[in-house]
Amino acid sequence: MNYSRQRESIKEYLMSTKEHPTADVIYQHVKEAYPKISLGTVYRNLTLLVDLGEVRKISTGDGTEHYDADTSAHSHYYCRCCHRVMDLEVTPSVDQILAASSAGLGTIEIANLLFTGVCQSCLNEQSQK
Amino acid sequence: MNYSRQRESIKEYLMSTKEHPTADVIYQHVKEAYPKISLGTVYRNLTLLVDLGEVRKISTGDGTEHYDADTSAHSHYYCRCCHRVMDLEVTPSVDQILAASSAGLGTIEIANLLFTGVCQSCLNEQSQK
DNA sequence: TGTAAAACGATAATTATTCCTATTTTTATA
DNA sequence: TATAAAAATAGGAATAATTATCGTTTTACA
Repeated sequence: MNYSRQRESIKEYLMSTKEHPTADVIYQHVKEAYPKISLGTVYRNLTLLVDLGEVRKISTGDGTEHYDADTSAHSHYYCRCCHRVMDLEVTPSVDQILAASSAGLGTIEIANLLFTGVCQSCLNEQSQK
Repeated sequence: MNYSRQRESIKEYLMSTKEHPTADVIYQHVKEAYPKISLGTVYRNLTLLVDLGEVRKISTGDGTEHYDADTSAHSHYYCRCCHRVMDLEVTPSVDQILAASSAGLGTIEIANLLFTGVCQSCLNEQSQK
């Protein structure tokens, strides 16, 4: 993989913000430094960075993906009203968090824990090759 | 809200499966009983059912939403290889689950806990009206 | 510096989802 | 049961997010 200033700029912007921006928001910002950058380049590099593990993709179900350069273990709170994604300290107990919805965050209507990986049956198929 | 056989059929199918199907998969199935049903009807009813809290929407980031009629507290495991979503017992400790990736599930590369609700600043704005 | 591989910009294409409208179904009630 | 208003539908057009294509530009390195 070769260096690219556009990719560097995307990463830099993502590391500088806590806003969990969408591809389009990232595009608008990076455009200030690279006015000719195309949205396709933003998408291509985001996919790359996610695959490299340098960026996390956050799927809220609001119709567009959010991105986060903070790859440390932490969770998120999504407001279905303003569509913002906020950071949460990782809290040990799911039940505790559910009970603690009065902690000043807002209401908690849905708590969803999603694990992503490669399942046993896919691992088996892959090892057969 | 009025009764509709199409909506009933969608709910029935969702309750009968543990596959966490996408709108299109649901459409293909319900079409067997209602050959003239349209995809728009499936989407409209899924949105309705989610808003009523009778169905959960699961966003995996694979480009399309998954749906689940099991609204009991539970988590999911998503295989980025076969794109299937599997049920997980709710486990009290996130760290425990992370450590337990050898439990026969497969690999766990990402664990993301997402809370959805209405945040404090949106609640404040709403109460001003 | 020259060249091959990688990345880019512009834009077309694709896919998931929502919107629109005339028609049909449902429900309440006479 | 007939009827009329409200709600839902089918079909298709429209939209929005994302991916693919392809000729041009950058990057790496001999």
